[in-house]
Amino acid sequence: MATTTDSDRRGWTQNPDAVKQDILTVAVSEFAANGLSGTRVDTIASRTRTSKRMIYYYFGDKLGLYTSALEAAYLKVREGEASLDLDHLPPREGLARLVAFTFDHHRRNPDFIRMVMIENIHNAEHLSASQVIRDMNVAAIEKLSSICGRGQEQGVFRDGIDPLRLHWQISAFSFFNVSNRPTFSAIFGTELFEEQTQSEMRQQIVDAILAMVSQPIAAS
Amino acid sequence: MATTTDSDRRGWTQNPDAVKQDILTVAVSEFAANGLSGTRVDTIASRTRTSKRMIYYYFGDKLGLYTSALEAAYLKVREGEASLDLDHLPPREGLARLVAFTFDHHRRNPDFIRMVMIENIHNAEHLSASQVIRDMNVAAIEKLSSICGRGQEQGVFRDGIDPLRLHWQISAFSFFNVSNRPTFSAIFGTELFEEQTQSEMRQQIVDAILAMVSQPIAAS
DNA sequence: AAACAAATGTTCCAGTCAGTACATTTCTCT
DNA sequence: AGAGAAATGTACTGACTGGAACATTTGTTT
Repeated sequence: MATTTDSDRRGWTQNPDAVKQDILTVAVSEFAANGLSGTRVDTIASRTRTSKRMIYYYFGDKLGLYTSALEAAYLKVREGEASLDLDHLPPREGLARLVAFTFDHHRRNPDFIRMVMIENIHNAEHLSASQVIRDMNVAAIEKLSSICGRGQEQGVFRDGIDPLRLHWQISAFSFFNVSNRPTFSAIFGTELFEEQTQSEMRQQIVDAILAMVSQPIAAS
Repeated sequence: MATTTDSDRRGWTQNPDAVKQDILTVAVSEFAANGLSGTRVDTIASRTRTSKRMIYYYFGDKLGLYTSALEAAYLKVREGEASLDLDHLPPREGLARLVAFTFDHHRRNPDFIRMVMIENIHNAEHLSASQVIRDMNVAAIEKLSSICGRGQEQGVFRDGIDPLRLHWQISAFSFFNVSNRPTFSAIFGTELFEEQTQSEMRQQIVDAILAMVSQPIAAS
């Protein structure tokens, strides 16, 4: 009964969800690697256990697939963030933990970063169409807001911190570190991206962010 | 003698350099807008005062044109930076000026930013091939090195500052601010990018960078 | 002025690729 | 069991697009 010569084609079993997931996984990887117009539907299909036919069956057209891939990439990353529970930590440590985590998490998810880069090249027009993604992100900021609130209550953070700006700053470092690594290495060499250096930079960034939210030292 | 009906075609005057420049300007704009594979050579040609024929004549193929466009984009931006003379300022002010300038300069040159984003998507493989670009950038860091050196001599900066890391940090803020604006606005709205807010953020970044290079306050 | 080189105009093609047509198989419901 | 729906296989096409072929004009040099 297991005499399938080469591919398990005859008398196959259907599994629509697995097929969709298979396509999506490959799609994220391909779109992240080659961009929207650089990606070939045929290439995606060939890396799949299914066929081009099914891509069009489930996702309509290339853009539909791209949009779904974008959502899948966001979903995966935001899920990873959800595991982080900071409410039991004092504000400064919580924030430090969050920044360090974000830095590492971005490094671990280069495909996500690349999808966002590509979306930015396209002026976020596909992302704008996705309510799902907006919701996820707004939720992501609430974690930060909560820390800020507690920090201000306890007087360890200065007043007037805007969680959105803080998020922007944390993202700037963490994102740029991955997104611009190729050009940066090409120009200045790879030292900045060696494990040891990255680790130091992460600490530097944590410190910088903490300094920004701290009560200002009396000006000199 | 000026009876050209519609286009000045008959008895035209040659001007190779102008033609090349014309093509390059359009090419930067198109590649920045659409990426490498998203850009159509025919579209570039149509926006030019010349023809597709000349693109291939001068630049060989699409990749050759892209590489030249990339160099042109870098050249233009680095030229803009060259106008900045900071040697007559005390280190802290010089650095503050440099950071603020970089922030603004990136905002003024979105096409350059987009070209770099695109290069990063392509893992900087075309940039790596261009010695010209490497040279320009290494030169750009020397300005920063000089400020750091003076600051450390005078004791207003802490020891062990790495100009490259500093450059990385300044770039991270300034670059991200432009590169990720579309997705950021799409998700969180446009408040961060209004003139007033941008101005405040620039100041915040200047302060953050200055804090990073300053003599550490005795730890609490 | 003639001969050669540089620059440009016009037209077409061959490969690529998103998307479709048509046929078949598996699943579900009664 | 059988009928309708869902899922999948196979082969094809029409438009797009990078690039080339071929012809002509302008500039330069002696």
